[in-house]
Amino acid sequence: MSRRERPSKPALTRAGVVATAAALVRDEGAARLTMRRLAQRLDTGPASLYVYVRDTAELQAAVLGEFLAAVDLTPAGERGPWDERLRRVVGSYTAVLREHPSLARVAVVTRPSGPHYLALVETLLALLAEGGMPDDRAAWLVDLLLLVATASAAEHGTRGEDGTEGAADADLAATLGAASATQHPRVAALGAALVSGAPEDRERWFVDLLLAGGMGTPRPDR
Amino acid sequence: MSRRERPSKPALTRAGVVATAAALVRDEGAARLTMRRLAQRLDTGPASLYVYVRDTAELQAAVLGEFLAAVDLTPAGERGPWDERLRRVVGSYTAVLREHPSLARVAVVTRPSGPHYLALVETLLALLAEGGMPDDRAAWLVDLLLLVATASAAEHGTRGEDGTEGAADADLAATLGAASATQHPRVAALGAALVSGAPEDRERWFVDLLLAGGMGTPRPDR
DNA sequence: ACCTGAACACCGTTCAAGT
DNA sequence: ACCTGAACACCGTTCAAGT
Repeated sequence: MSRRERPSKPALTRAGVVATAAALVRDEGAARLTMRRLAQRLDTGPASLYVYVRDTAELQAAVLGEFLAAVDLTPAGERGPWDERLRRVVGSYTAVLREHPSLARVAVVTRPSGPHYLALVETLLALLAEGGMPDDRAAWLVDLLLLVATASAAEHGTRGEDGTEGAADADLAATLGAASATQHPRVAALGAALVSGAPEDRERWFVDLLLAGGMGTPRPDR
Repeated sequence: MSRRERPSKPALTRAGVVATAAALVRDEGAARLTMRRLAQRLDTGPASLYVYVRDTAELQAAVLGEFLAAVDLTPAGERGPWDERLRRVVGSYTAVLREHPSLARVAVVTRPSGPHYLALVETLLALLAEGGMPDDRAAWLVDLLLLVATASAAEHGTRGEDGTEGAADADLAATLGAASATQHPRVAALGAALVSGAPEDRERWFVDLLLAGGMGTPRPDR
């Protein structure tokens, strides 16, 4: 009864393009999200995609926005102290980015678009308000929280996903090892401490510090 | 007397390759730093570069390391309170990255290599020690300071340099504008505040906050 | 031993031409 | 009006072959 038995080319829509792009990232990693490969998945030519997205950057932002749907905005069902809930929301955000390191790298430069990003910001603002933080300061602090979470995920995500494994880690270790005790005594002494700790512990400490500092640091007047 | 009048192909060395790469970035921006374009400048084929650098990532890290020479590690000639000097060093670092936004984006993912990076870390560690911060905490705080400075420069550097001007800004404004007062009341109310402030003010507040928080947030035991 | 020409396997984006 | 084939102008990296 349908017009075709196997409609091999369902009509393209922006939503469909973005959804397929997200699937591509899920299957093969963000490094493989290219216009040409996406077009291939959609059984068309790359030129056709430009009807739905402006360029690659906009496409990446849209996919990023899609992935943010997985962030848990109501951990522990809204119970518990506000700061603990905030830590969990931020933790959920970084967990999502950590699963897709190449996307985290995109997120550092390109802000995600779409309703999920808005909902995340809204949730963080509400939690800070609950903690009694003045609005203008909360705005900047949310920015800083997301900046740190994103950059941290991007940095630690350099290993894995693609074949780049621990190359960057080895380089850093070599750089630190090159620190002579006479020229750079503190780096030499702290070499291990600089890279020590599980990423999760480090990130939790970062957030603790941001909250503690945020509570005590008013915005400059004018 | 020399073997040739105009030795059009001086022998390649790693140092020479990196120096030419740095010049290329200075002249045309980091986006134009490609193996092929660099090879062209050196009057050779791209394959030859692989004798001196492992891959593009390593080349970028080396150039980044070179640029760090411009960071002022002894502002105000070592006078004044430690925290004010630290703020200036971090400010000098971000100023360098802000001049080359595409490099800042590289720095988020790839840690710079070379002696200048080591000297920067050493200086920051020394300043924090002067401020009485325990060593292990100082190590993590330096990491966080550089993370924030780098990511912040990378983010604000999305405009300019290449033709990408305010496209990202416009997108963000559109996203914030889409926040309905009923669904996302806080985002709607704070829309302006979220993006307000000169990057420099914002960054200074970030550093203030990091120092304040760092002083009061011990590392987790274990 | 050291270097590299040429090839392989890709890219993003545009635009004239088709339906 | 909507869509796209084909072209333009690029990429990183490898490796067989040359000196």
